[in-house]
Amino acid sequence: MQSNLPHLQSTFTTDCVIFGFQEGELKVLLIERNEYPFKGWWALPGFFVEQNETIDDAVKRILHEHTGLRGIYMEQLYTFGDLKRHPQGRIITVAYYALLRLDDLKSHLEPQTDYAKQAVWHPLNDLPELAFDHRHIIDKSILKVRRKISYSPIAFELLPEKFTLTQLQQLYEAIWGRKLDKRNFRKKMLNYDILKELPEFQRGVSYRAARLYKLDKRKYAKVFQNELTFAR
Amino acid sequence: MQSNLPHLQSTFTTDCVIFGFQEGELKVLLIERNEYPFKGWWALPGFFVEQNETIDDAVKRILHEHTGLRGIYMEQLYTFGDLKRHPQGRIITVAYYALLRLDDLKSHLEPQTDYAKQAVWHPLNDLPELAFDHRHIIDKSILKVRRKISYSPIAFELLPEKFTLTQLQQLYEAIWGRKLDKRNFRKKMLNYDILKELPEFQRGVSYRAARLYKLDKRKYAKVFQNELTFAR
DNA sequence: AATATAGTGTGTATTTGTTACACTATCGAA
DNA sequence: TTCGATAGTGTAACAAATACACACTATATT
Repeated sequence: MQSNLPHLQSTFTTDCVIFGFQEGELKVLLIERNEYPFKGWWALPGFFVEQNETIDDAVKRILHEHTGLRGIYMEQLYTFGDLKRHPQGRIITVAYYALLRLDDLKSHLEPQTDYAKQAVWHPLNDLPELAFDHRHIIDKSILKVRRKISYSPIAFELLPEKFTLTQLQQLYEAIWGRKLDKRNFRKKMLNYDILKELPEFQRGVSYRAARLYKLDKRKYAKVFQNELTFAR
Repeated sequence: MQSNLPHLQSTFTTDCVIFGFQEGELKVLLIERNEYPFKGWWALPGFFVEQNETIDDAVKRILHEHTGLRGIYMEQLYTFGDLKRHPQGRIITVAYYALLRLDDLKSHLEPQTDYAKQAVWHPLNDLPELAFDHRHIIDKSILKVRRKISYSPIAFELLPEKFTLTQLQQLYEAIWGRKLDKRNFRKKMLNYDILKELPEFQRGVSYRAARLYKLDKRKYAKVFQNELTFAR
């Protein structure tokens, strides 16, 4: 980290905690910074917000630059404005989190910006030291997601279109950090009546293949509107 | 509203939705603006964040300037950054909400800043037309408060130190906008075991005086930490 | 003094949700 | 065919939330 950096005029950035779910654990997409300050450090994808774009648009742009994807579920998390959070002056950042359907194709992403050397998925439970206050931002975002999946079916944003109940349960277990009872979990989820049972099963597994389900979007929308207490 | 205002460079403000509870209804503190744009309109208390203060400090300062009070409960709500939300250019605002113990002394506040002609409590259910996107900000904050009192005992921030169970119930009813069953409400609240029954009763009422309670801060802290599901 | 009003204060039955818990079925690989 | 691994299923006990009716107290009005 350098010390004699230019002092920037008051301005603001956005940073995004991108969550993915793979191999039964939650992952966060981090970039290796290619610019000072914190060159070579791991950090959240983020950048300055342009004059003529909304914050939401800036986040969408940054998500696209780092994942090549559009239409990702995202939500504003919190705005951080400590005086010392950025060595080049008071830079406020509006943090977002995003939930991404991870499959094998998206495991290795090539950032489309020179600002990042590489983008790598890191297990949430084993993160490297991070630039700025990014560790703090991640901690806050996992708390928010943990609460939000209790009253809103956002968890499905992290799963492939067709999924097994075991995958769904593992996802809740990963987000909440505790084991759930299989029978009770299934009973409750099926009772919400927002899943559609498919006439298909897992393939290529060396054990009894599990049935696949997908979200019933009509009923999902209804549950989502009411924002009822959804799971606990 | 004027049209040829100077174009401001990118900068940001903070606006605060200050809730109070009086006569069984929720109120919001609005100021009458004394400056362009929107001179003479009702608006949320708010101002530019200075270079050398955190956002939290700016909100505390603005709260003090408009209420003369310090130590008010407040929390960040959301950051609004639409391109057209301010006629003088792209100004991002970090919105907060605050919960204030209202008593007769605080019913009439004298703002300590020329920027506001007066500060007046308005019933949430009967608001005037507001400047900027402030109506939108209020709508969003009431949704947040409505959800938050379900898992956190923030409601007590709006009550005097000693209160009756009926006052507490009226507050929940005002925030949720629906009637609750008296017996069930009392049973549930007392079961949380965070209230201390006082050997005192209401005075000066023309009906049977109700018992006064206050928060048991030790137990309150415990409940608050766990952020359990608190009421529904 | 009688009456109306408004708020306090208590108990019980019903429904709903939560938890605890163990075995059989199926598939692929060896 | 056997083994290892995971899928899939039901019931009972308990806790929590809800619905519901009536008696008591204090004051104001007539």
